[in-house]
Amino acid sequence: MKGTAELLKEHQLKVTPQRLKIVMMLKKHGHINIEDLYGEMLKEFPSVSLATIYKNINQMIDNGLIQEVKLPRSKSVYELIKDPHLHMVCDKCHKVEDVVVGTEKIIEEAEKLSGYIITESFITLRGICAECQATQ
Amino acid sequence: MKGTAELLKEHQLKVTPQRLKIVMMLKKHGHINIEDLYGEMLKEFPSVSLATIYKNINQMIDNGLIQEVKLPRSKSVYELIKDPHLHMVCDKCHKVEDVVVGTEKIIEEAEKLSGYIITESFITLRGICAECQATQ
DNA sequence: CCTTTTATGGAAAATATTTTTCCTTTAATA
DNA sequence: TATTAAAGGAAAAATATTTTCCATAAAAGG
Repeated sequence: MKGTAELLKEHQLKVTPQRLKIVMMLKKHGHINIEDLYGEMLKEFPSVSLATIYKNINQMIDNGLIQEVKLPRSKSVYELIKDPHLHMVCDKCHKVEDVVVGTEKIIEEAEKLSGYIITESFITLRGICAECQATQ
Repeated sequence: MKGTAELLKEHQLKVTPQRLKIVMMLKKHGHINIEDLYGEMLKEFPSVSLATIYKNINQMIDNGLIQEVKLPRSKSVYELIKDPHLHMVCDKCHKVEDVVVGTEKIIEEAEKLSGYIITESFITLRGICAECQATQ
């Protein structure tokens, strides 16, 4: 996995302790919402401000390092930008997972039917994850 | 198209002038955000409150009449619940359109890969609509 | 290294969004 | 109609996000 400081530099973001922590949290959790991110940050930076969280998240989005994932029935989470994938949300344990699925066919069909030129797709699936099915 | 008052009654919602207007707006526009809906409502009900808009939207969601559509880079819109479909958002004119595309294959593949039992899918595609391609 | 430049972090205030409360009015129904 | 339960609106409260301002820290050049 790429160095955290390098990631920031590649995206024209100054390397600061707060930003390093944010990116490390994203790497660790994969998906995290503002509230949880703030909670984690407070552990290491007891005086960190929510404004810092918001400002950094927005800059990281603007600079193409991360993206917001809007989820049905819950708060947005943020993730490092990587290869295209879709999101699975478990209705029981509320975890969010990535799945890499070919989306070419559905996009092709949608382009044909709508006349749009499609540049990006956002796919989220709700359901019950394997673990929660077992713990039923 | 089904009568507006009937739609409300079928979903256990009292028929009020404000609710009729909300549903008529949804029928007319297909997709509308809170701000625009409030603006439209004000034309007919100059003293309508944003609280009324929010309370009604939430009740309509709870009663299965409408659903929220969370969109990338913009505010959520609301729509009457109908057959499954995906959403196309134009990056130029920002309109939102429905497209009915078979999603079985992608869902089946995601279930296989993830082990989830999927109950619902949310698909939004960004791009440029046919009209905006022409007006280029 | 040390200095200069520029951006960042944090506190507080401002703004925006959504929900709740409380009371009057209205819709449903008998 | 009279009764009951729910809805609408005003205002306040709660929540979420952004902005401002200034001291501080990171980057870059000497």
